[in-house]
Amino acid sequence: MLDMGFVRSNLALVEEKLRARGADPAALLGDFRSLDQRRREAITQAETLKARRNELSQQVGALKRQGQDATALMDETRALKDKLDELDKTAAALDDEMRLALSRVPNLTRDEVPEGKSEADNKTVKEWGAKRSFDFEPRPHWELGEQLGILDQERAAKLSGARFAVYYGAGARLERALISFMLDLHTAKHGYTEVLPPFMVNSKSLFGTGQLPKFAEDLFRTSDADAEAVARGEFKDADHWLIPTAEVPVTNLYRDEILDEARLPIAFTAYTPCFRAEAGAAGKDTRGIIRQHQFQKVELVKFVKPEDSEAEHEKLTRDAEEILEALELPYRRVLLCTGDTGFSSAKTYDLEVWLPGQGLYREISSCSNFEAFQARRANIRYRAGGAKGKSEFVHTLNGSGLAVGRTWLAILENYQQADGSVMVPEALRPYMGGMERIVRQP
RNA sequence: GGAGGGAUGGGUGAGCGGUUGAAACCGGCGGUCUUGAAAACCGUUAUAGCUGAAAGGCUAUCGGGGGUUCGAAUCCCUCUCCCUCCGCCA
Repeated sequence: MLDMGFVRSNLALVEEKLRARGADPAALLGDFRSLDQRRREAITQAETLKARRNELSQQVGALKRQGQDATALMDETRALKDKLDELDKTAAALDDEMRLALSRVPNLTRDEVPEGKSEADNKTVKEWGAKRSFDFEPRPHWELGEQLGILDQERAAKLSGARFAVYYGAGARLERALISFMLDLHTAKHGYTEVLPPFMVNSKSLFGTGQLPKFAEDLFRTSDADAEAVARGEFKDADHWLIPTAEVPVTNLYRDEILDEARLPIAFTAYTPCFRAEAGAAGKDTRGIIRQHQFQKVELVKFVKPEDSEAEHEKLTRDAEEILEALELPYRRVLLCTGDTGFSSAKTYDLEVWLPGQGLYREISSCSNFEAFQARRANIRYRAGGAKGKSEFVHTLNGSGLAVGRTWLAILENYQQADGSVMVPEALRPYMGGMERIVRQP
């Protein structure tokens, strides 16, 4: 969420930044100036009357203590009541309207983010690794997986419908090995603390990271979650939604807390399954396991001081890249343009892995700096310089380190052999019980 | 699921419906003293909104929401969470 005072005094800049995203400032902010003014007027009116009421009530108390008659004052105060109720209601309604409007406004992108409309305008800032050359036609992972007997999409569809997968034998083991490998590297080498959060969260948490209220249709919810209430801006602390990413529970760990400056930066890594409705993606990526309703991911989350967030963003992105490098998977780093940057993010790098079976790069990690956008929504602050310092919003960051399912399929496509077997990357062999090659399962 | 108890500032913890935004203690910060430190003593120490050039003023906040009342941390209803006991259970 943007700061109301900031929007008020930088309206032109905010509108320009929203246009750069391809958003319509008028639709998002409406008549911000008018709403802002009406809100403040209503608050001032209501509060003036409240001050009068409080003053009279105190006088009533003083008279009563002296044993004198106070009915005249009591009548006067009672007469204020209807007017006060009305003013209070108006003020509260306008305040709610303002908050809901602001909660639907995306973050402002940083100045170095290239302007553009779609992923076509993203900027490749780095390429790593040599693409393997094959003396045969490399095949896509869905063919390799099915023929090796480690991937079963047909039975998954029977169990759960489209966009689910069943893994067997070395395939299941490979997924588990990747999770352990990633967590071990991030904790031992990059200094992250492993955390295992709940896989269901309440709507308040989803508001905190920015998925609600705007993106409810992308989420799976349970029977106690009320989508209509959420649309009205009511967020409960006792309903249940499936997490679309570990970013949600992990970032919300410190919701409504004030952190000690000395504790920053805080770095967490978490393995969780992720659940996404993929509502707007009908018919997209239907082959293979690129786009699933459930996939596994190892996530990186950081809480940092504002002045450190840019450097921490670079570091976090490097931490994700090192997984790809350790697995010797060619990739490129892409700086997302304004139009492709996510709702809550000020700046995002995507890491795209090379998939020779399909002859294209695919996103395998997305590393974002949210600056204070999430911290303001989730009320995550830190206090600088002991008790004297004023509390300030932290900056939050996160990135995939990595999407496990996509790493799995990248290994199949990059390490495939002419006979359809798949070599196990060296770094992964200890996690696979020493297995060097995945061959057809019985 | 049943019965009971609880939720107060950074922490512990008081609080007859009426100068209680809130005692006291701890912690933090500033100071006195000291060569320095400790101790002792003194002072200070919440958040947000509205208003104001500023100083300041006003409003709200004692888990969330609603109600009673001239007036609510205090009374009533409701929700959430925590604790104890019982039941069920991986």
